[in-house]
Amino acid sequence: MINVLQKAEAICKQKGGRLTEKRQRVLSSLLDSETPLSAYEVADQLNKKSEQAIPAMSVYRMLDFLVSFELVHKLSSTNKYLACTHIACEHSHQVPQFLICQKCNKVKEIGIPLSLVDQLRDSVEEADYKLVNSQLELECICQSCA
Amino acid sequence: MINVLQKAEAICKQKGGRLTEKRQRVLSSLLDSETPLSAYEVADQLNKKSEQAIPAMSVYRMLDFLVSFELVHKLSSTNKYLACTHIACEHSHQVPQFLICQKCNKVKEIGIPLSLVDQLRDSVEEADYKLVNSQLELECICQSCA
DNA sequence: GTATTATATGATACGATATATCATTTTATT
DNA sequence: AATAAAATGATATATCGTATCATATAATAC
Repeated sequence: MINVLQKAEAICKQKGGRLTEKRQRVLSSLLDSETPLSAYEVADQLNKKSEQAIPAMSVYRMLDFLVSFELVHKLSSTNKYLACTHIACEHSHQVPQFLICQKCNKVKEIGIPLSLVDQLRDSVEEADYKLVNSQLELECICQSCA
Repeated sequence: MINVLQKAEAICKQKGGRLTEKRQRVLSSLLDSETPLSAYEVADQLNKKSEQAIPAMSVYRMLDFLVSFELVHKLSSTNKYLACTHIACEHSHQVPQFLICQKCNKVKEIGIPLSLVDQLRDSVEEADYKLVNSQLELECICQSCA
């Protein structure tokens, strides 16, 4: 886990941003969580441990920062946030897809085959639209809930 | 348009529901709209014409009803509602996919090829999840905005 | 090191969104 | 007409999210 945070800090530095202590705490709280959290839930988490409370409005900004540096993903279907599972990976990141368990809310981040994305793009273009984001959020049931 | 409402009423009756006058007005307001509307926006629409105001909380329930009878779809990414474009069609309905223009918010409802859905399902199962809903909401740009 | 600037965070207010609950009205059934 | 079921209205409340201004912290220049 420490490695992840170190890698995260390196990524920030490289892209010209700063992983401050509070941003780090927000990220950690997501890394610790089994399920995606809303901004307010992150705030509650942090205020529970309460080394020092962080107001929810600040959490929003910190989450925005983390998203813009691709350390955190935002699920638009649920408006919740989850840490990228590939922070410590070396390979370049493709657009993630998310499998969201409807029962336990656990989320698995996968990369679907590129050919599938291409087919999707084709299908969209047949309808005279242009795909601008291939992040998919799929309603699923995980194995342990099934 | 009148045909659509008549067909909608028939669908309700067949499934054991009632398309009341107010539910019909909610549906009409979505049919008239170029873009998906939130519950509050529907309420505003109706209260503007104001034959008789309908409180937003009631609109929520009417939308829920219309969704459960598949006359209306809910976009979970934006929490907005749009009338099903296939109400008056005869063919049995498959799960819809939505192309959402990020600029003008217009939405096109399409059916992507079944083979693609199957591949998606396979990909999900490789990750030990089970796909329970293949409704996709894709961020796009429409032709006139491109 | 201090002053200046830029960035990050705190605090407050507000509006939009959504659910729950109970009261009232309307419709269906007998 | 009486009763039960369904639909709608009304209210309160919780949640979510943005905007704005003030304050604090870090980076930079001098």
